Amino acid sequence: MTKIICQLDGIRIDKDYLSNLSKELEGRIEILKNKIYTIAGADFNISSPKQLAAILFDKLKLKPVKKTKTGFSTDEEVLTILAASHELPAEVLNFRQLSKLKSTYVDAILELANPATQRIHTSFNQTVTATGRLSSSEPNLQNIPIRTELGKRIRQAFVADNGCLFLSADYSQIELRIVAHFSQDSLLIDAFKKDEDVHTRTASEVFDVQPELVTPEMRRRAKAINFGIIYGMGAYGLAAELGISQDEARGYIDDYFLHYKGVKTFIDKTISEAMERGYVSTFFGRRRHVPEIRSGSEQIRRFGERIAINTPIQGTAADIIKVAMINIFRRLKNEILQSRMLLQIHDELIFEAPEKEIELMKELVKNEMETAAKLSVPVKVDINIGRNWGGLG
DNA sequence: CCCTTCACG
DNA sequence: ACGTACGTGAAGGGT
Repeated sequence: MTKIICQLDGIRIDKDYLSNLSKELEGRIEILKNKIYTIAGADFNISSPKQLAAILFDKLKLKPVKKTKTGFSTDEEVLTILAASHELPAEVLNFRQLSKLKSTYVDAILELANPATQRIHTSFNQTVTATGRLSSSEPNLQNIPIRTELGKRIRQAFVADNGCLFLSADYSQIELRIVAHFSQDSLLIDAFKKDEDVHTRTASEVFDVQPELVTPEMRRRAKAINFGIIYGMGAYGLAAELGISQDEARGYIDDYFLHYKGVKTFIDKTISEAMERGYVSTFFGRRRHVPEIRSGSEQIRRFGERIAINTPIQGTAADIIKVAMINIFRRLKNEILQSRMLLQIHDELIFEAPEKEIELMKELVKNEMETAAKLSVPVKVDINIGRNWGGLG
């Protein structure tokens, strides 16, 4: 098996920086542990959901929120709810965040770095996912933290080689653009042709206000609705995501489809085609069989319907970025450039480029990614430059 | 080896 | 009445 080229290149990390971060986290975790033991009035393994549940629901008599297969759940949603009635859950959440990031990212990445080169060589797996995406393992570099401050500090440990900069190129709203293409929905196509903020546009339609009067909260809800479309949402899922009643969520979904009629037709057509043919297809014709959609069990059938909706969207995005990667790789080789393709994170590519190639690469990468597939709406790519992965904005 | 939890797109 | 948003990988606990 030929190794993927970017695996051979690897990505450089700053070992001293990560070691210091590891020590800092070790100290903070130790302090949190003692604080938790004091509040709980007992020592226990905080990392054990079973022992944590015993403390929360037996010893402290807090009210369970939901069950898992094996007992009462202590996941983030549950602890956030419980935090309103006791001081322990919030500290457990803090503990969880620090220990997760330390063990899964900081320490694991230090161990996997090549001692001579300080570079990390992930595997990009091409035959794992059902939708055609790549996956990444040992270590997974497609789920490096970004959403919290600490997460951003971990990203900063990934650094460009001497004389080089990182160039990241990410598709803007690629999956919703694919929905616009498949559905030919006039509102969605209009929004992308005018390069509007698509979540603000959805808020404006669903909540019936001028785009200028869309509040951050309205936009947040519209964004959840747009994601829900891609996932084949139901009212229950949207309600859970937004913390609203199922009736209210149902109202949002109905309003959405009242405005985006083309999207509604697209979803219905996709499902009925999947039932007739037994498979769904991406823009390029790649298929995923969906036997679940003919199941006698309603639950499994619904699952099949969501697969039927999501796969052409997610799969087409995966196809498009792969085409772009192939074309970019060929050009790097043919034009004898020193820039290297290091990472693919589903809708984003990261390159290591000598400083003198940066301007050329901006154009080359943006152009190849935006023209990898001709959709009926523009395909837009944003470029960012930085010395480390955390500083790419 | 399964379960739970949680990191990302 | 029921369970319910798509796709992944990894760590730690517990059997």
